[in-house]
Amino acid sequence: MNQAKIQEAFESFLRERGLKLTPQRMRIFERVFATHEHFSAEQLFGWMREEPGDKVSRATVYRTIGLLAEGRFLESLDTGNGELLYEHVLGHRHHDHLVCEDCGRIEEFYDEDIERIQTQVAKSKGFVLRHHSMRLFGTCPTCTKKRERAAKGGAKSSAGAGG
Amino acid sequence: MNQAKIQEAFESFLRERGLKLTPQRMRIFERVFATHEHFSAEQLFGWMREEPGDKVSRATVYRTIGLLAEGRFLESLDTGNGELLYEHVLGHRHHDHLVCEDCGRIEEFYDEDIERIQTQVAKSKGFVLRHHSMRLFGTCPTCTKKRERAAKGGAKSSAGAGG
DNA sequence: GTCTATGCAAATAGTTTGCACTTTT
DNA sequence: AAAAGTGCAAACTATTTGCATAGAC
Repeated sequence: MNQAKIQEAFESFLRERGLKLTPQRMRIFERVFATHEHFSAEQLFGWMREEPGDKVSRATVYRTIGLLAEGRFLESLDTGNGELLYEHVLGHRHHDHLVCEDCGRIEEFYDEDIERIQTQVAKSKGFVLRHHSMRLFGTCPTCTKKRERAAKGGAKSSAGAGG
Repeated sequence: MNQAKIQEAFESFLRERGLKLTPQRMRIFERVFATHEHFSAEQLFGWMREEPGDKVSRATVYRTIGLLAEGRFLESLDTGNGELLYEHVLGHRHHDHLVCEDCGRIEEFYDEDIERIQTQVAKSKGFVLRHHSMRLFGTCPTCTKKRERAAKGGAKSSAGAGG
């Protein structure tokens, strides 16, 4: 699905609900779909200030994010730090996240077996499963190497190797 | 593991770190382990005000929760609403959560296969897995029935069946 | 007696809201 | 012209922090 198609979907969404197609909404929408990263509301607001285009206030950023989430154009994921991160949905297959606790790097993954078992588990408890949020926390390859090096290097000197 | 044993564990934890065994900490600790529900910091603070015992301030509630989480006596789970919920850990095997989006009911579950696959997935990405958070969202049996009843009852009127 | 914990209230971070004005439809 | 959207700043919610005093060790 390309940018144009996605944009149409957004426009339909707005029309269906009697909402207006403002430059701010379009700009936010485009920016969100131009990113393949996870971002926070504050980050998105930062882009709006720094990058050229119509002015967009913080309030509008938040309001539009809410709108996009409602329309399932955006999905939110909890960092657990009181800040929500978002990522766009269309053109993205459902996936879950693997988070490095050392550097914050986020990898996406999808596992059919887990998805299937989740549905079974829900059913076994009598629940109708609608969606889920799964995050695995650990240490990424790069940081694992760093840790190993630190453990070796730091072993003989008393000063920490950290920075 | 009973209350006395758990309390000892907490006391050891404090001693090891040179922390003091205050009435506030004991009261909070006891209260946390007396609950088998998930609770928020604000809720816990509410209990401290309402129930008899030494006075505990909001700040101390937050500070102690932080301490308990650090010592892995408490585990936090994100509601995604900017509020963290907690639950005590000792005497609880690790588990994940199934949340009813209609009534807020939370069920716990544990699935060995999912746990195993999660480790595999992390490994396949080169990550060392340390812990995870998984929540399944859906509709519980009671609310599913309610929805079905509502759908039938509302079927002949022009109003939508909602959803 | 020392060093940490507590309580308070002010500070912070992220997000939401009321209101006057602007824009889309 | 009507209805909705925007920007601004103040309000709110959850949580953290500085500081003087109280309490555990």
